[in-house]
Amino acid sequence: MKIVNQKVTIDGIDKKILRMLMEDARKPILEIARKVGISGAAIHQRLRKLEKSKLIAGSKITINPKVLGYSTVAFIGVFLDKAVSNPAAVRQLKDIPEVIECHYTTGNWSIFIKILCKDNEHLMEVLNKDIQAIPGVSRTETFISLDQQIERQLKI
Amino acid sequence: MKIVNQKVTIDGIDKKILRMLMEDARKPILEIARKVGISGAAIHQRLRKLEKSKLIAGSKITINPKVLGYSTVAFIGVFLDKAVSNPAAVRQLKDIPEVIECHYTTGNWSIFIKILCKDNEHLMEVLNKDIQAIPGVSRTETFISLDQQIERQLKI
DNA sequence: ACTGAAATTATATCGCA
DNA sequence: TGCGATATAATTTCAGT
Repeated sequence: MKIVNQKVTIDGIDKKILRMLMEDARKPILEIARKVGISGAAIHQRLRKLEKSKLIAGSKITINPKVLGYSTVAFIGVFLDKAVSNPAAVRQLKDIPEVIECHYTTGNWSIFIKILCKDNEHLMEVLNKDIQAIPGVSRTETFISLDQQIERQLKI
Repeated sequence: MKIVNQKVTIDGIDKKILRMLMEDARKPILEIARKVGISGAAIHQRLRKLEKSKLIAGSKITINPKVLGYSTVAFIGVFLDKAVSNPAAVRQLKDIPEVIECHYTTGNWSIFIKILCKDNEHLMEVLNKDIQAIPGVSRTETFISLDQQIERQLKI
């Protein structure tokens, strides 16, 4: 991962623009312009600056997985044998579509992952068939998310 | 949290539309139309259907926190005293801007949170000053993310 | 469900304050 | 940085298949 080390200064107007687009990435520039009280051209200019600085990394629509029957989120701490290279394990994890996050972490686990499944049965299948099948995975510890109460980005 | 129990069927064209917008929420409808080979009006119609079904929950720009000096992500398992109501603790957590996710989970911890800080010093401050100050928090277990290898949404 | 056409809005890029 | 003006492009709606 590249280290970002740019000096970026954002003012109150930038913050307002960012906050609006963090709520709705498709909000028209002109609507933002009306709300913050400068011209569309100026908003456009600032957005280009924010993109160039990489503070704005991109945009995505948010999918509600429950609508497609995916309602089980779980966190899994993965113990890896010392002999196994972590990157090799990560490569295998990338091939499991249910794995939606993967971190190297401090502490007992080598790798910490978040997975999204239809239900508990599906979760068990992924755990037993896919995760445990990865060479070097000795043990896992699973925590099911019963309910997510907070979900947000950096406070701008 | 409301239970979503709608019968939603999406076809290959819907999938293509969704995949494109999951990569770039601002991709013009007409560009999508050209890529999938149907008219802009038809894409528009499908998008309205997908929004109405709540499969598309919204959109956001993605902020790169590192650009603003936030480079430490940590996961924290929180032990709560039995006497304390979890929702009360969550209410307090909502007031800590560094807390970007919060889940009720099975297992040892009552609550599991993800936090975003500038550095380890900042993390320690949030842990000691903010999290530990919440009534009922008896103990925490912290795992720092050394590097995130996977970050994605449901595979459509 | 999709289309093309038309009306309305938005985006992007100027040169200038 | 910001502005207004302008050209290009996108969105949205609708009647018709």
